[in-house]
Amino acid sequence: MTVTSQTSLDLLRIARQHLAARGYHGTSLAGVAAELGLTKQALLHHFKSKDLLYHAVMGQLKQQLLDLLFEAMEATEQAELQLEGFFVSLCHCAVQDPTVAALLIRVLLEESEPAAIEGALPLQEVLEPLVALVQATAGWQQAGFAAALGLATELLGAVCLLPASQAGLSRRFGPAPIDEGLNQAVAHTGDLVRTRLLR
Amino acid sequence: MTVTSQTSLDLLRIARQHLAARGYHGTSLAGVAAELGLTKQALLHHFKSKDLLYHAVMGQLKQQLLDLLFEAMEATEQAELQLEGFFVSLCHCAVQDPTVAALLIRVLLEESEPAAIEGALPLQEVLEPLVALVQATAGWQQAGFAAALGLATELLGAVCLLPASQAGLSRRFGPAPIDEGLNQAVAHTGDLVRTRLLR
DNA sequence: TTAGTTGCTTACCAGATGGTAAGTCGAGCG
DNA sequence: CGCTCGACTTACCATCTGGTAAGCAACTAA
Repeated sequence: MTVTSQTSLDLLRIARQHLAARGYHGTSLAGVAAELGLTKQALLHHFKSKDLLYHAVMGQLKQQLLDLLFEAMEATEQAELQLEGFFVSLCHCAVQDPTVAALLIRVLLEESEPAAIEGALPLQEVLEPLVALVQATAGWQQAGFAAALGLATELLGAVCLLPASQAGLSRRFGPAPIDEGLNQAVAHTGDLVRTRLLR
Repeated sequence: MTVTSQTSLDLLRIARQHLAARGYHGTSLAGVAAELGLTKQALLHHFKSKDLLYHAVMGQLKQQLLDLLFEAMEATEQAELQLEGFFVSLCHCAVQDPTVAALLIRVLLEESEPAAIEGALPLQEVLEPLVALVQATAGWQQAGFAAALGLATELLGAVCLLPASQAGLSRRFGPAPIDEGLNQAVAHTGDLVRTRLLR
């Protein structure tokens, strides 16, 4: 589903924020629509059901992540540097827009919530090449699929949890240390990836 | 709230599974009770409201994590080794019972969902000593609170995301690689913590 | 025997949720 | 002018939600 109208894009933006902050079950169509001064039925006019809205948000996120991944893969030829570039971009991206990190983590936690549309699970097209890229590095090509998946998940968790928890942690410790921590995270993500790629 | 009766403990166990798998909003009292062949009102008889049930689960998790933390702190005197011990125990624990990891991550993602009862936010009593412990290490005592919080979050994400996503990832890639990955994760968590503690 | 307590049930309710149906309003167009 | 079409609304509905009230059976204690 490709969306063009301005209202649809606005709805998609708000829906994304709600889904990231409160999850699928915590997000109500009326709540999303109300933020733009619209009724729930206006939303259903653009996206035929809650599930389709959810998958539209996930499709947007998938494209965003694939862009980061392919961009990183075009910048260099060495798999290690490609991975480093991807995670650094991801961290940078997640700091600017925490919904990226929150949605990514939430999708992984979700066990069977919204019906898997079109067969494939959300973000599957991101996870697969990412794991493949880990397996393409010198240190991990002998280690097997399971180890590569483990490392990919570990790095995603390490990079995404802080930005995803930004709002919650700010309530716990105040906004200042979180901002500072996020900036530092961007700066040392490269180190993190590099040291974990060595065996 | 301390729970003693067998039914209460059973309800708490199921509620924990549901909360970990589907989150606060995705968990219904009727669904939890039905899994024990009871009605929703039986659950409300033991836990007076959904919020109190939620906080009972969180209290249980808090105690579990504090036990791991204090146990690790008593085993040695060096902060670095204490942290390593804690995260290794946590990983071990999370592999055996994925709800630990899933609830931990979900609590961090939650922005304002269930009313913060008794003033304090859930797991605050775990996060604070954990960050303090990071600040007590040689490499991080000069780095400031924000950096320590960042590292703690990074390690929690790295260690917990894979176990927390166990069920979801099994649907994506089949159960075999996940089991294998979890076992490997337990084995190399010590390495992970050790390398990240160096500066 | 009776009173109280525990652990549950059925009955019920108000509010929110996702979704359907039908209609309004304005812009574009033959 | 009349027509369609997109964007949106009001009206409505079945279902599910958390929560209250009252009652019932079993056990315990005075």
